[in-house]
This record gives sequence, C-alpha cells and structure tokens, in this order.
Amino acid sequence: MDGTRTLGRRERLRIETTAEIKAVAMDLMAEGGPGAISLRAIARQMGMTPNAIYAYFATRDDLVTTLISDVYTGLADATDAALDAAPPGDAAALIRAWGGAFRTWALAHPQGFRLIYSEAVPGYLSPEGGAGAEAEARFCLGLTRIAVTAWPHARHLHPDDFTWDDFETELLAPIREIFPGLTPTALALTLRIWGHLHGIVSLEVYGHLRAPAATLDKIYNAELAQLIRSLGIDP
Amino acid sequence: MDGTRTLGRRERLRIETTAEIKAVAMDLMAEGGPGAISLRAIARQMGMTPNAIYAYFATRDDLVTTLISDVYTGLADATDAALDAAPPGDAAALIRAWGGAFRTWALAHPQGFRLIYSEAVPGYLSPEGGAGAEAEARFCLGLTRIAVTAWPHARHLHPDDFTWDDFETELLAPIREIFPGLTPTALALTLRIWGHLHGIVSLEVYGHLRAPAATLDKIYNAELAQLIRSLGIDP
DNA sequence: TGTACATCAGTGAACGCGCGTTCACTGATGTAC
DNA sequence: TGTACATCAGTGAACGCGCGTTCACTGATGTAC
Repeated sequence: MDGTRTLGRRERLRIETTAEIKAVAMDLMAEGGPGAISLRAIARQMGMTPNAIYAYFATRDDLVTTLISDVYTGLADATDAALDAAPPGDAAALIRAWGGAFRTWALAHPQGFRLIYSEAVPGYLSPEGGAGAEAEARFCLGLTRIAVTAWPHARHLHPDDFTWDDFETELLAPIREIFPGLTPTALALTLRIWGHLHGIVSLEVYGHLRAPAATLDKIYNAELAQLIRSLGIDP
Repeated sequence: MDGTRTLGRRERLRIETTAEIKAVAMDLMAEGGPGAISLRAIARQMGMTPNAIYAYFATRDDLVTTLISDVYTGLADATDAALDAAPPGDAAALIRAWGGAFRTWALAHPQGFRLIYSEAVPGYLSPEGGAGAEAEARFCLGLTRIAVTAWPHARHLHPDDFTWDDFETELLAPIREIFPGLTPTALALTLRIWGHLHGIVSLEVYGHLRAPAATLDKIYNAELAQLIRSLGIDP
C-alpha cells in the first residue's frame, strides 16, 4: 500500500518492453547511424508488428526524444560522478576527471555522442524546450564548476578579457545564481575548455584521427596537461 | 584546334546543368540536412523529371561523392591559400592564418562542414579510397607544415614524448618523404592543433555554444593565442 | 472461490508517401558528306 | 548550302521498397463484487 509497492506483472512487462524498444533503437543506430532508427525496423527486430510500438510511444519522434534525453542523462551522470569523485578544490584534478570521463563516455557511446552533438535523425523535429534539457543543464553546470574552481588560481587569464555583455542575459541569470563567484572570463573559460576537449574527442569518435588507440590516449593526455599548464594552475 | 578550344553549346549546357544539380543539392542540404539530398527533390527544384539527373550522375551516391569531394576541395583551398599568404617561417602567423581560415570556411559552409566531418547522407556508401581523398591529403599536409615550422621553436614540447611506433607506417611514409624534418612529437602536435581548433568550430557550427557571434570570435582568438603561447613560440 | 467486466498489449490489413532506378520513347542539337 | 544521320538531354509511365500511421479486432491479464 506504500508508494514503493511491488509492481504487477503487467506493469513490469511494460517497463521491460519499453526498455527493450529503446535498447533495440540504440543498437540499430550503432549499426546504421541515426537514420536507421525506424519503428518498423525496431518491431522487426523484436518480432512484433510495427503498430505494437504505439502502445509505448505515441510517435516515432517521441521515441527519439526519449532516446536523446536518455543519452544526455548518461553523459551528465558520467561527468558529474567524475567531478564528485575528485578533490573538490583542486582545479587540475577536476579538469583531468571531467576530461577523462567525457572522453571515456564518448568512446563507449559513439552513437550517443553523434546523436546529441551532430547527426539528427532524418525528419526528426525536437519538441520545444529541446530534448534532454535537464541533463544538458546539469552537464553545463559541471563544466562551469570547473571554471569557477580554476578561476582564482589561473594566473594566465586576464580578468578583463570578457564582460557580462558578452553573454545573453536570460541564459546567464540561473547560472550566476548558482555560482555567485562566477566572472565573465571564467564563463568564457568554461566554453573554451569544452571546445578544446570536444574537438579531439569528436575527431576520434568519427575516425578522422588515424592513429592507434594508445597514441590517441597519449595525445588526449598531452592536451589535458597543456590545458592545465596553460591556465597557470600547475603547482 | 588546341586543347582550350571554345566549348560547343551542348558542352557548355552540360557543364552548367551539372553545376546547377550540385548547387541545388547543396541548397537542399542547407535547408534540411544531408538527408534532404534526393534526386527527386533536386529534379523537382529544377523543373525536370527525376530520371533526367541520370544523364549527369550515374547514381545518387555518385552525386554525393562528387559533393563531398567538392566540399573538401573548397576547405583545402581555403586553408592552403591562408598558409601561402602568411610569412613562411613564422609559426605563430601560420597557426593564426590556418585557424582563421578553417573557422571562416566552416561558418560560411556549415552544411559542408557537417557533410565531411560528421553527418552521412542516409544510405550513402562511400567508394573505396573515400570521397575527396586528394583534398583530404592536401588539408593534412597543410596542417603538418604548421607543426614542422613550429617544431624548432616550440620550447614547451618534449622531443621524446612520441615515437614513430605511435603511428601507422603506411600512413607515415608519404608524409615523411615530403617533410624530412618531421619528428613524431611534431606529428602528434599536428593532430593536437587540429583537434584543439576543431572542437570550438564544431560546437559553433552545431549551435551548442550559446553566445553572441562577437563573443565567439573573442573565444576563438583567445584559444589561438593560448595555443601559440602554450607551444612556447611567442617572441 | 467464482463470475462478469475492464484493461490493454499485440494483430492483420491497409492508407498514402517519397524514394532510387529502369525502360522505351521523343525531339532538338550537332556532324559528315 | 543542303541533306542524312548520330548524338543525347529530357519525357512519361512504371517497378518495388520501406516508411509512419490508422483502424477495427482479439485475447490474455487483471479487478470488483
């Protein structure tokens, strides 16, 4: 009679089938890219008729929205966990933890990376507000946390490089509320760190960096070290 | 009677129509992403029947291959021209020139950028050897030229960080022939520079960096300056 | 414990759509003599 | 300069395909009394 009562058979089945639909969709995307996600293909894979899917998702776009949201949540969970496990005040450790988690997640979920960062599912229209907005915000907050931590120790940043006028006010308000110590240049640093690391990971995910995996590890670590050094926070 | 004789009317028309097909395909992609490229849509736009396209391209994939090759050629032309216009021995100037040309080209041709770096046309199978291999090689050579120029002046790079074993031999041979002075760490630097700049440009092209254009200019320039500074080649 | 009813996952057939591609053809443009 | 022929861009009709989605239905699972 409490809120956490055991689920009925029907209820459990529903949850399992929903999960299987999403899993099969991700598999299809892994094989043939986002364009391979189709209700008919999913149903075929599951041994059902296409219309059976409609008992779980109202439309194909609904399913894709859920997929994007799930993927983004997975990424935000990974980077958040890495930040939480690192020594809170140590900016260099935070950058290494975040950067490592970001790349590890991307290489483990290349199709997820593609789905949220570049390739759209053909014909897909995202709902207003965007899919996975909660996780996206969480992801950005983690990134901002790094910059706020690094800022007081970053000898190589000029405090007057950026001003609040460089950013859009409506996006700014909620972030400044959470991080009262945030400065404009620190916020720009947030985007710079992200971009810096996103590039290598992105080229790697898409196979443009033709080198053995061990070499790519070394290159990424070299970039992380250079990033930390270039901020002037190396002890 | 010489090789550059004036073209007949039919010949000229053929060249013009071929160009128009490609232009319309790029327009379609600009509007609806790579998935919007279809022979039928192109024909509709041009007021022809779909089968008329087959007089110019054997299959749809043939057209896409040409498109990718054209786009890559445009990018390689842009970066090559920028490098050629910069003072040859000045590594910092080369990095600024290349970085500027790369980003300018990407922002001017966002759909081209997507086409070669991330999103595939649904169902497209690239020919063996890959589309636009010549331009891709040219692009990489330009990038390598930067690293080779920067290498003797880069005080902050450890010469023993990378070895030739870190790279695949068959890819290596042609590059080392052109740049006898290339070292393994310089080659790794090539990939690092590329990745570093690719990230910001990529996030920008896909609209993930939510800031005014002027701010993004500043962020990119800050990254270029930091990149140059971090190599230790600042005078 | 047994019966009547409600729920709802899944079926089977069908719709209209856009796609790449093939085929036999037409008719204007260009070429050889 | 005029005629016969070759070229070839473009037409019109058609093919088979996979897609999202709708409809009326079936039949097992769960619930109320």
